[in-house]
Amino acid sequence: MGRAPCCSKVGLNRGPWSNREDTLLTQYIEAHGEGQWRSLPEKAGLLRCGKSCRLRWMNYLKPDIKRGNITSDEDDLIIRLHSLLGNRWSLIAGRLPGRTDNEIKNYWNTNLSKRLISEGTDPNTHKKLSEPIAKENKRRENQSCKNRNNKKEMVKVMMKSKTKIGQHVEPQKPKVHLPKPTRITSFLSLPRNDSSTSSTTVTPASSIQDLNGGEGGAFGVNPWCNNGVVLCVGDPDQDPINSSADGGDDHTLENLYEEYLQALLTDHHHDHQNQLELDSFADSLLI
DNA sequence: AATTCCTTCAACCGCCCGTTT
DNA sequence: TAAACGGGCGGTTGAAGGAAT
Repeated sequence: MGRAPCCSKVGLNRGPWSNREDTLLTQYIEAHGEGQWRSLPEKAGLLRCGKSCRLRWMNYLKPDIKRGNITSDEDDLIIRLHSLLGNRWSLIAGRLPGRTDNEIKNYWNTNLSKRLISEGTDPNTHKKLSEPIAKENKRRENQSCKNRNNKKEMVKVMMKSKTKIGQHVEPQKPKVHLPKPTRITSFLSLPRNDSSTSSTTVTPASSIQDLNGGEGGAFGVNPWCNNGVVLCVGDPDQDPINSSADGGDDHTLENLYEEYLQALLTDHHHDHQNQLELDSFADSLLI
């Protein structure tokens, strides 16, 4: 089945938004609310594609959006979430109030991934780079520190080592079963865990949305689950990630994070049977 | 001062999924 | 049941601006 483009794109504006366009869009949404993106441009008097309007609103005009000045706490949280969720930027952004998926994605690509590499960590797997590569990075890093193009050189080193990662480290990558991507809306039907795990607790979608301040920031999957054991319940006080982000009990996050990683590592070393169970668990998150 | 190179990030694109008809 | 619609997501692009030469 084919799918018609979201708009004809003929005679529509593209590229950077003007102040006037921003004003029109903001005024319209303030008056009529979000949604109906396809018909919004015409009603608002904009010569823009509906998707473009949505993107502009979500990533830039929305009143509660924080811009820039990502704190070291947020850095840390992004890295941890990325290690659990991978490139699911919308899910990660959902745990960082006021941050957008686009901003986090850009920030990751331009800053954090490079930083991890410079620290000898593979940004894709979040595991230590193999010895030769780490050494090579270190050597080049030291070299580059000697000249005045420090920053520039470092990035070059990082980019080079990134290639090497793909070539040489990838095969050693342990199989970690992160939940597969799924839509936020499907979260409502997520609670379909294996009945054999009687201790299983399920976080209702509404609770998770509440944890995110009620703003489209729910996990589409619950990253605190492993093998049917849910590490997070629908109690905001128990939310390990938010409690950390808000300067709460960081030890809770640490503990749960460690527990989660430990569970993954343990499963990795288990036999084929456990592997299958893990697979089926991951699949169950999709339905 | 002019040119080249590099980095950043807003915006676009294609695809996917859930809902509606 | 199939088709169409609406919305959302992640990957990619390219213009702008800053740094280096």
